[in-house]
Amino acid sequence: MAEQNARPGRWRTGAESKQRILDAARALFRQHGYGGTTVRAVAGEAGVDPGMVFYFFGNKQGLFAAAIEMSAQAPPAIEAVFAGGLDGLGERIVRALVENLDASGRTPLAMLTRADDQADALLREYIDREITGRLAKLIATPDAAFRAGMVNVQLLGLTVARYVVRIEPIASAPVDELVSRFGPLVQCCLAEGG
Amino acid sequence: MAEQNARPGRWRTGAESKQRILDAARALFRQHGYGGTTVRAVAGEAGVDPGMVFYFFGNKQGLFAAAIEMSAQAPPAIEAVFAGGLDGLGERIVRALVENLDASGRTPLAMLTRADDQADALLREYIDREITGRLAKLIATPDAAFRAGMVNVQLLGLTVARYVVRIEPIASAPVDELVSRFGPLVQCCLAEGG
DNA sequence: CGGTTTCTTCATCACTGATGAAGTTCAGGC
DNA sequence: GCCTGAACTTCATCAGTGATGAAGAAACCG
Repeated sequence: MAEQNARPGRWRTGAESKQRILDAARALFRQHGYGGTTVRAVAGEAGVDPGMVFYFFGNKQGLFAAAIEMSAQAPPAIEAVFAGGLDGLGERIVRALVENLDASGRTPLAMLTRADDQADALLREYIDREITGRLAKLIATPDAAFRAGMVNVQLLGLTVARYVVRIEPIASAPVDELVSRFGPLVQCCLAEGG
Repeated sequence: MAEQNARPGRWRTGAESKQRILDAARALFRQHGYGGTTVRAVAGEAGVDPGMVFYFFGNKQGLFAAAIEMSAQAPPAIEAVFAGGLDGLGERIVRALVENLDASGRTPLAMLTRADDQADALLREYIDREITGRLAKLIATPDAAFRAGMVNVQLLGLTVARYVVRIEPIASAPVDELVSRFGPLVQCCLAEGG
């Protein structure tokens, strides 16, 4: 018999296992959502004992929170969108959102709307920090906060309709059509009317 | 000792138990969402054996679907909103949505965005039947379907932002402000620009 | 009355998230 | 070079979950 190779001990550096778990978690959460993903499945995919997931992340929530940590790749793209100033910002926001989400399947943003109360806090904080804050600075009117909120409604609605509930014809519309339709709408939230 | 009153048998008419279960389910689903509500909790709240829930509704999904059966009180209100014609329809839709949802806490519509893939199908079907269909009839332009989709995005975004993720200042804005802000936006989806 | 349907309970299943003990390896101090 | 404590890994185990199926008790029908 071959030696029993499933015995406890220190095999890899912790960071490596942690990374494997995170990768597996991201893939499974994206594919099956929060409720449809089991810690055991994540562990299996990562080639790791389920207990280890809890050792590193405490509980399923912690794993989820770590898996969707967005601060990594989002900021540069967001920065670029807002750098161009208020002119044509609506189109740029919509294009950035849709292209980014199209490219990565069901992304964190879409996944979050599927989680639970605690995940809401994360999403709320994220939106506040990355979107509302920057928008409020660009809009000069006294109702800047409300206008920023309206933009968030557009973005949230678009995301949920296209990626979560998949309402037609929004779900299968080409990017350009969404941009040309919703861009002006967002722009309108930013400046005109109201 | 009192006689053992927890023995099997036919005690109430089935309809009564079914109703108790449905009431309990609605309350708990609304309060804790889909994942946070257990069949056992529903059964306990209804004073009923967990097995009975499955006897009547097959599985948790079936219970959920039955609990959010919307066809009951929604149609009359919806009918009234659309009866007034295209003029000022935006404001009427927004007002109806927000007032209805404010009155009933987290309603089915808000709960649905928290469920899972199968619940998506219900929501999609509901929106298609109750909203998109009627809208498409009122809008005369060839892009009626897309415009209806845009309205759905508004409604969905508003619902998620105010009731699910609770983004400020949308979450605590008074009804009238939402109506005066989003009404024209919806109206714009219906007719102008694009 | 007997037989059937309808409602109800219970025992039980596989599986889930989670905990804690014990074992194994490694890095640093002596 | 060994020792020690920390980091990492496995395992046994727990309560609770959704779900199934058998069997019992009332109600209904003939």
